[in-house]
Amino acid sequence: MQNQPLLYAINSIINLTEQEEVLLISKIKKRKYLRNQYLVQQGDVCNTVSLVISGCLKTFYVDNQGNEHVVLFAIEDWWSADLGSFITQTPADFNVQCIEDTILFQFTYEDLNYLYVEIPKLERFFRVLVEKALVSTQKRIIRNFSLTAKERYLKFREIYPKMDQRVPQYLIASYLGITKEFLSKIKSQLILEQ
Amino acid sequence: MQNQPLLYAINSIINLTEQEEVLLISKIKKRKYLRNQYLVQQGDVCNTVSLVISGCLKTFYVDNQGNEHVVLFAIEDWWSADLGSFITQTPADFNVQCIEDTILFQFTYEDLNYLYVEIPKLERFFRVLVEKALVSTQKRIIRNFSLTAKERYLKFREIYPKMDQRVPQYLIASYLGITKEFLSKIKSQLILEQ
DNA sequence: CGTCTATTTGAATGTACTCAAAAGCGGTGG
DNA sequence: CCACCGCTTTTGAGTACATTCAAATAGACG
Repeated sequence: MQNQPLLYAINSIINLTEQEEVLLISKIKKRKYLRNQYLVQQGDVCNTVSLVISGCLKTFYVDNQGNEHVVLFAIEDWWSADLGSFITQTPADFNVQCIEDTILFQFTYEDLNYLYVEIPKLERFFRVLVEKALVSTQKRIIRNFSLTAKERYLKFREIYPKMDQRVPQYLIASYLGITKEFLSKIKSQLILEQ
Repeated sequence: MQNQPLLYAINSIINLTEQEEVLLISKIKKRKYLRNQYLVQQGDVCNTVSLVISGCLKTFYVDNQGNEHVVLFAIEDWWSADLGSFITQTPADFNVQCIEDTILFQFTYEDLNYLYVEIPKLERFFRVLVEKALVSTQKRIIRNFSLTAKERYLKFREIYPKMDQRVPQYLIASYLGITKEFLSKIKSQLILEQ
C-alpha cells in the first residue's frame, strides 16, 4: 500500500492504532510535482507541510539584489515547508521548488491542526521532526562560521554524499553561501591537490 | 507564586488542568546560576532543558582553532539547551554559559519524558517552542548569507534592542560571525555616518 | 592607583566576490 | 549526424570585505 513508507516513519516514533492510521491516511494528500514546479512562493501563505517520498526540493530565499540563497535541500524522508509562514499563516519568506520530479505527502494547515486534536500523539511526531531540523540547522550555522568555503564544501560532500552528483553545482554553491564561480575554483584546486 | 511566569507562558499555548499544573510544578527545578557558570559544557551530556526567567545565557561552540562562536543568546522567556545532545543523550557540541546572574526553570531529560507521557499536551508546548526556534534559526542563516557584516549588525540591534547594551561587544561580534576588531570598525564607521 | 579585561586603531594580508569571456554539455531540429 | 541553442561550469583579472597581528587606549573593579 502506497502510504506505507510514511506510516513506517511515523510508527517508528509513535504507535498509531488502526483507527488513527485510517484517519491520518484520509487527510494525507499525495501529490506529484514536476521539476521546476513551486510548492511555495515568497509572499504566498504556505498552507501545507510536505514529506518527500521521492525526488528533491530546494527551499530558497531571494534577497534584495535578486540573489538566491538555498536554505535547505529536502530529499527522500525529509520534509519541507516555509515553517514560519505555515505556523503563523502569514506570507512566506522562502520559496520551495522541485529540482527533480517529486512525489510528496502533504498535510494542509487545517487538516494538521485537526489531526493534532484527534491524534495528540502526532504532536510528538512533529516535535521530533522539528527538533531534528533545528539541530541540523544549528550545526549548519556553526559550519558556516568556523569553516572556510573549501572545508564547508568537503563537509557537504561528507554529509550529503549523493547530493553532489544530483544537484547542479550553482545550487550547492548557494547552499554553501559562496558564488558558483568560487565553488568551481575550489573544485579545480581540490583536483590539483590529489 | 513563583512559578507563575512559566505557567502563563505554557497556558498561553495549552490549557493545563489544576492537577496537571501541580504535577508539572513538582518536576520543575528552579535554579540560580551566577555569571560565568556553565549549564552545559562541550563533551558532557546535556541533561536539562532550561527556561530563562531572568538573566542571560550564551550558547557557543569552540572550534579547532579555539575560537568561540556564539550560536544564540537566551534572555527572559527564551529557552536553552544543547538540543542535539539532549534529545539523543550524547555528548554536547555546544557550551551553555551564563553571561549574567540567571534564574532558570529546568526540566531533566527523564522528567520531561515522563511529563510528555503524563501530560501529552506538553508535547504541543515544546513543539511550538522548537518550531519558533527553528524559524528564527533559519532566518539567521539567511541574514548571514545575504547581508554584509554592517547590515547584520544593524539588523541585530533592530531584533534585539536591549542586547547591544547588555552583552559585551566581542560576544556580539561572535554572534554575527565577525571579529571583535571588525565590529569595532563598523561601529566607528556608523558614528561617522550620522 | 594599578591591574585586568574590553575596545579601538592601523597596516598588511587573505578569502571570496564581481564582471567578462570562454569552454563544456545536453537536447532539439534540420 | 551535425549545428545550434540554452544553460552550466570554468578561467582570469581586478576588487572588496573582512581578518590577522600588533600596539594603543579606555573602562571596570578592587
